[in-house]
Amino acid sequence: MMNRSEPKGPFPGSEQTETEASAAAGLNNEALDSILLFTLRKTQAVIMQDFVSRFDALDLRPIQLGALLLIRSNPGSRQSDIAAALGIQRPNFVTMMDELDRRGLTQRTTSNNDRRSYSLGLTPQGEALVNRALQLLAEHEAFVSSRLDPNERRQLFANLNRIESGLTSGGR
Amino acid sequence: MMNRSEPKGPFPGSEQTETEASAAAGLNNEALDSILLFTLRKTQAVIMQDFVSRFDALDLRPIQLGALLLIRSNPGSRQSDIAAALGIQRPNFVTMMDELDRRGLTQRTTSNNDRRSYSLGLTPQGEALVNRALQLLAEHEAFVSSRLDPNERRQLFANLNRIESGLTSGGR
DNA sequence: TATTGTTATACTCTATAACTATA
DNA sequence: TATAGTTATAGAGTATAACAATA
Repeated sequence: MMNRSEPKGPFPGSEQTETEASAAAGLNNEALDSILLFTLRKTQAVIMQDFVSRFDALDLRPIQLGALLLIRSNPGSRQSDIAAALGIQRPNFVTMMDELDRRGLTQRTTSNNDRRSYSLGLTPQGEALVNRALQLLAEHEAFVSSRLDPNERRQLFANLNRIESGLTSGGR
Repeated sequence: MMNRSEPKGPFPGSEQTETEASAAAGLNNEALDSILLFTLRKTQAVIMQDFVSRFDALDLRPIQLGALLLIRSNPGSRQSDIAAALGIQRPNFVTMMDELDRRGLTQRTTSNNDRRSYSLGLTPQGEALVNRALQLLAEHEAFVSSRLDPNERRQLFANLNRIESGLTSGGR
């Protein structure tokens, strides 16, 4: 098993795999490659690229698909709840819902209990689109993870979730 | 060793740790939590929050610090090279350099070989700022990684780099 | 009083086309 | 012709304040 060297950067864990971008111009990237935020940025960028190119056909951006999936799994939720779960501001989610509504993918029905809020749901067309999206999503996810074995993939999710829950609960 | 359950989501690796955001409103997040892009988004968001609050004192955003670090490690580089290494467009990097210059942190000296391009460098004030920043950065990185042992941290970087280099070289 | 959805708005980030000066 | 830096610009993404309706 090659390609797994010892850490060299200022912080432990920065295997100097020589990132593509850095290798390109032959720049020394140690300082950045040992910082999680920068490494996440780069990884996210390439994943995003694959996502966007795959979902171009369905005219769905990541956050839109995220909303549709959340609404599907949580029918009857309020806009505030979905927005919070997506990590976006309520005002910005309104605009998004306007468009999903306009495209006939979602429904806002006024709640019976609390007439201030909506009960969100997918229309049949929304369901149909999500079903097509799930196929694409599986392909995307498989492609993105193709260099990881199942165990490595599990490790990756576990480590990311550990960081996230640590910083969220802990505050600072 | 608790808190490490078996995968339940549609894709392997999605340990249902019940993310903070999802747990908040009690939403079912399986569909999103098993997608790397969404998990990366959330993790990056909390890390970014910590970064921004720490570097507020130095008035440095992540990308600005990234530029300063790259220039320091690669003095004499051209703007195009640094921009490419940062993963941002050349026009946008110009604006950034304008501000770093204005703040007296960087220098653009016209190259001798090729009079179209600049040789970038840090001013003494830039060096001083970066030195202070490195201290903060170490604290940030330690805090962010505090829930990971050195080996888990190494795994995390290795897995992220594997994905990135896989998608970059492979194309699609 | 507090909350839901909304409007307006502003600021950052990102991407592209087109110019200039050099090569 | 091609490249480095630049300008202008447009589109996303993100954040906040303030309002109406409802609780």
